[in-house]
Amino acid sequence: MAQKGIQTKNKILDAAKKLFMQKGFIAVTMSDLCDTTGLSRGGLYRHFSSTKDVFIALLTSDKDNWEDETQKAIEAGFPAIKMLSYYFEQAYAGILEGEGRLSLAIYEYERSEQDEDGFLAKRYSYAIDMMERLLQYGQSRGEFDDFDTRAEAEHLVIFIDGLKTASAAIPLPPETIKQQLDNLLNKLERKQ
Amino acid sequence: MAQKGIQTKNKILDAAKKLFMQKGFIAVTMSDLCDTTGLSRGGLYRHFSSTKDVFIALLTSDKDNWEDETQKAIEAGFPAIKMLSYYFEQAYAGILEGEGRLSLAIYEYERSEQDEDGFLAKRYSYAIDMMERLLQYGQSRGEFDDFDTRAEAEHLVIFIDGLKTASAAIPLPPETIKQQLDNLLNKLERKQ
Amino acid sequence: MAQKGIQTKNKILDAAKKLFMQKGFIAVTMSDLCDTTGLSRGGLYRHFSSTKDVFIALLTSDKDNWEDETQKAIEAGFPAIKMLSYYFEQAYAGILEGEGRLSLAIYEYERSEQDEDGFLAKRYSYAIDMMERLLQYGQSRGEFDDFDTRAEAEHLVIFIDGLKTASAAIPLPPETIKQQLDNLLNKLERKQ
Amino acid sequence: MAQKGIQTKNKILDAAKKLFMQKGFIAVTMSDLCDTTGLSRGGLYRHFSSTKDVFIALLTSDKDNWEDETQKAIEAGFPAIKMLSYYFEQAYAGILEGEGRLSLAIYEYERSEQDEDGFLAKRYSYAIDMMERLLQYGQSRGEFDDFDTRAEAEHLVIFIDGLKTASAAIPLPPETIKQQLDNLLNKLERKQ
DNA sequence: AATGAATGAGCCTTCATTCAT
DNA sequence: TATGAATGAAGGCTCATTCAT
Repeated sequence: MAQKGIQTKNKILDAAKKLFMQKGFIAVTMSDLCDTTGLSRGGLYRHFSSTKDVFIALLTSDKDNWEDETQKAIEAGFPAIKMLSYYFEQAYAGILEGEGRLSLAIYEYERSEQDEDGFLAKRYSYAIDMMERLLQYGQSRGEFDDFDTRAEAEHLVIFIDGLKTASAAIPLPPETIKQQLDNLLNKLERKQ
Repeated sequence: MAQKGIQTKNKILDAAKKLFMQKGFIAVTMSDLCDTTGLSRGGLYRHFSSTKDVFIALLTSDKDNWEDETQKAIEAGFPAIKMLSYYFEQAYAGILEGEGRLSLAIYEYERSEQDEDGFLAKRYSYAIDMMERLLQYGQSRGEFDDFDTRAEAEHLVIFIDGLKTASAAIPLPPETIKQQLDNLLNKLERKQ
Repeated sequence: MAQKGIQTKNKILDAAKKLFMQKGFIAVTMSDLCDTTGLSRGGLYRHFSSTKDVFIALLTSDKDNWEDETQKAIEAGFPAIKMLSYYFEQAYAGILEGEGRLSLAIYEYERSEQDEDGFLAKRYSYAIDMMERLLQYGQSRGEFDDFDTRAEAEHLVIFIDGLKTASAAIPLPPETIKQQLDNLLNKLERKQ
Repeated sequence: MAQKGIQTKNKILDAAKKLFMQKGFIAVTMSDLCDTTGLSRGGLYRHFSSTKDVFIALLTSDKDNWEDETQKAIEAGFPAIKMLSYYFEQAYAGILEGEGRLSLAIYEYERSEQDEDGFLAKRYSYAIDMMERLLQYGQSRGEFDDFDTRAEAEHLVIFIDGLKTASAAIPLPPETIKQQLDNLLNKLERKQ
């Protein structure tokens, strides 16, 4: 029964996520995973043969499909401002949950495994592309002013990421975070 | 003559900076330092007793005294817009030089040495405080609009840091960076 | 039906022979056997409980019954020179097929399992005894000169084994091997 | 003082030789070397980074310079029969000392590290070449009959190696070995 | 101040082997 | 019979750190 194998794999991934958020990528050892999952070394290795393996599985499984949802919402003619607002709420929640810690782990990962997949680069460009599409859509509906959508998309994505990352190391007060995100939204909305 | 000791120490710090920028904090070993400085184990240990030691010395020596300069410039009645512009130029140069890589090393460091000094938090709060003071000064001189200086200072510092960090992993084109920084400046300037 | 069990057993032995010839005794793992036979751990263990088990089964099954044939041929009054010639042909074929590789595996086996059965010693003494009998038979028929049959038998067996072993590691040209074997035969034949 | 390092290195090589003769190549572990030398893991690794490393160092240091000596003796006009006799005595001593065990270790080594240096092949071809030269020299001096020197050289070298190898696993009585070697010599000498 | 040999802890990885299914 | 998940021991390797010189 492959069922059991899958369960174990998920157990490992769960434990791994916590660990990577706590300690980053490099500092997590196979031993840590054994300890937190209760598996023996051999048992662990049956499923993953390195922390890198686990990490990739984690990132790959961890699809946030904001992109898909946004695309559909655009097609459905949803107000851009609502969608953006939702995006910011999600970002807010993610920040509080410590998503930035995982980002830092990815930075470490990419540094230690050069050449590799460029998870971050992909992530960034996807996010920026999608954000630009959303801003253009908002402009086309007259919800937003007539700014440079590319530059603004870059600004938003980088800033929010900076917020996540900063929060990973510095306990920014939630209100500060909230306020920053609100300001972003306000600046985009058509004045008048 | 302690002279020679100081020279050696500086040689080590130089090598260390490169290494930490290349590999982050955790991945740098005393062996690496031996190799790049040409010192033996014993020789290295005479000066620093761990990579942590070296790292702290590096961060501590590495004072950029923008704060002092700014304080003085304010007292001298210098135009705020010029000072900000200079700050952005410095930031631009720093990003291209890969300063973000060092930031990431600091993130790693703080994560691995919990309890510790909170370099990042201090850095952030210093930077934000100083930036706020500068913005207030600019407002008082009528150079800037009448925005919330605290929030704006936070926004600027976090965004620029995000830009640095992102650039450490993703090859953002210099023009993009330039444009982003220019936009920031423009938004602050009094629109007539 | 034990039929299936026997089939599986033979499948394993076939795979094992290839493996042992390729990698020697020690380097072959139960995993290797799983991989090459397509069996699972459990399936394999049902038939053999260690590589040693498999190896012994292999050696034990692998009876070349030259001894029996020779005995019969002697009783039937066959010319000794023909029999020897046939023996050399077999040896030649064996060398080309890499039989020496299996010999080396046996050396490894015996070394790693001290105490044990002395396959090699038995093999040698059987081979030498049989060879001596054959030489005596040849002498009694006047086909061979009047040499010391024991010493000559030892010489032949050891040399041919040396040839096998050497060929396992060094690509001796087939003609060289052929020539060496031919010379042996010639030296035995009665001159005149 | 590099003196100490060299001492330790030699200590390791000595221990290694015994171990490789006892257990072959594959079965020797770095742990074994630690145990028999009394070094810690780290200490051992300072000098050799794998058993392969040690093994190669051993084989490379272990120059038997029969070749050189023979060459000089030829130039000095020494009787071929004496030189050959000396060679056989050496072989005899080597066999009793268990040199064959080391040969088997080399077989293992070459099998496990494919592609590599071909120690055995080199050894063989050197030995055969030198032996042929010696036989030609003996013929030119009228000490030997007029046989095919190449084939005879091959025969001698392979047989003696076979004897070594066989002795590694089978306790051949010393007299048997002696007799075999004596016979070889006798067959070469000019029958009046 | 500096060298480099040595220690020992800790992580990585591979297997033989067992066991529930 | 056969599967494949899991265990635990063994061996490989790397480092921070110490120390005699």
